[in-house]
Amino acid sequence: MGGYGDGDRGSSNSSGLSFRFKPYGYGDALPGFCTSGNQGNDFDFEANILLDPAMDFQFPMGFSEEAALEKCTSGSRTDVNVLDSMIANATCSSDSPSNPIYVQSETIHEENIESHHHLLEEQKGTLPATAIGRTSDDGYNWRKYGKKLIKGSKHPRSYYKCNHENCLVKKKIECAHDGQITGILYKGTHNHPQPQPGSGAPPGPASSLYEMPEMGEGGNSVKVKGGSVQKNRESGSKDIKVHDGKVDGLERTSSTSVVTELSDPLSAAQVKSLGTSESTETPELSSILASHDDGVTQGSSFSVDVDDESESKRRYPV
DNA sequence: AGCCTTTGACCAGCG
DNA sequence: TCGCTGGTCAAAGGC
Repeated sequence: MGGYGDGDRGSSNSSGLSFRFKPYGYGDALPGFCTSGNQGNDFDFEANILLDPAMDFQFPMGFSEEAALEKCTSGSRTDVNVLDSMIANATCSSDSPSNPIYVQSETIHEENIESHHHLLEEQKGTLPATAIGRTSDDGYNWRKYGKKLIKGSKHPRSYYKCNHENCLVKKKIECAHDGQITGILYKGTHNHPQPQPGSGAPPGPASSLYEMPEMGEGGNSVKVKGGSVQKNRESGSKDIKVHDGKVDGLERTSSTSVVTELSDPLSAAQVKSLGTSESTETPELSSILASHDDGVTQGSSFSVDVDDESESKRRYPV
């Protein structure tokens, strides 16, 4: 590619990696994501992961959720939809093509929240550490079908599709040149169960996290590694609430936070979020937040600050 | 031999 | 209406 990000990789300094995810307007509606792409069953939801530079977020090697939580809590950011969790090893494509780290978020109804919590807890407890399987961090098989350098973004965005025959789920991952994932967007929901470990997909945490029998109907359950995501779909408003750490729009857990936006009018669509495989164990990047407050990241734009250090501290799956 | 990744080009949507 | 950006498809190469 010439023009894309490749060149960037080498030249960009990690020191100032601030990338902005501004493709869609969080506050309003996602133009592209919403309705269209799915073929009926799926609704589109997006999960954006970003690191906010503004936040004094540092990703220490031993970054643990707790630690993250503390940090989060201390920083009081309101208006932020955060999803915590996910991003485990932030290694991007080049290294692990099939294992893009991603975060999955789904829309959930408040009713399901409880369930989410439940799941979360379970997940937390069962999160294997190795999560990342070959197939995918979430347990699904993804195929990379495109890569593009987004304007305004220092990092190229990779497009992945679920390998499943009938599954139209797609996800976009932005990775920094150092391999850190700066943003992840999920579109659609899997209409099939995750590949079983024995099938080739590692049962890793990802799988555990994402076990969704089927999302199909009405069940908006969100499972996030460590947290559940709740979306508020009020008149068009899309607020995501993370319950894991307890983010109700204001607090973020810490690590990579993922923001998912559902633009699907189908509100009923269920969403499922998956945590990354690593979940708690791999604290790599984790902090994402969409802060609306300053207007800086108005929902749509996220700033991510990736430190090289974090990268070096980052541990790769394997 | 098969599958996946990478790259370039094309198309669509939005400003 | 034109331009720009994002997203997707298709082809080729590599593993």
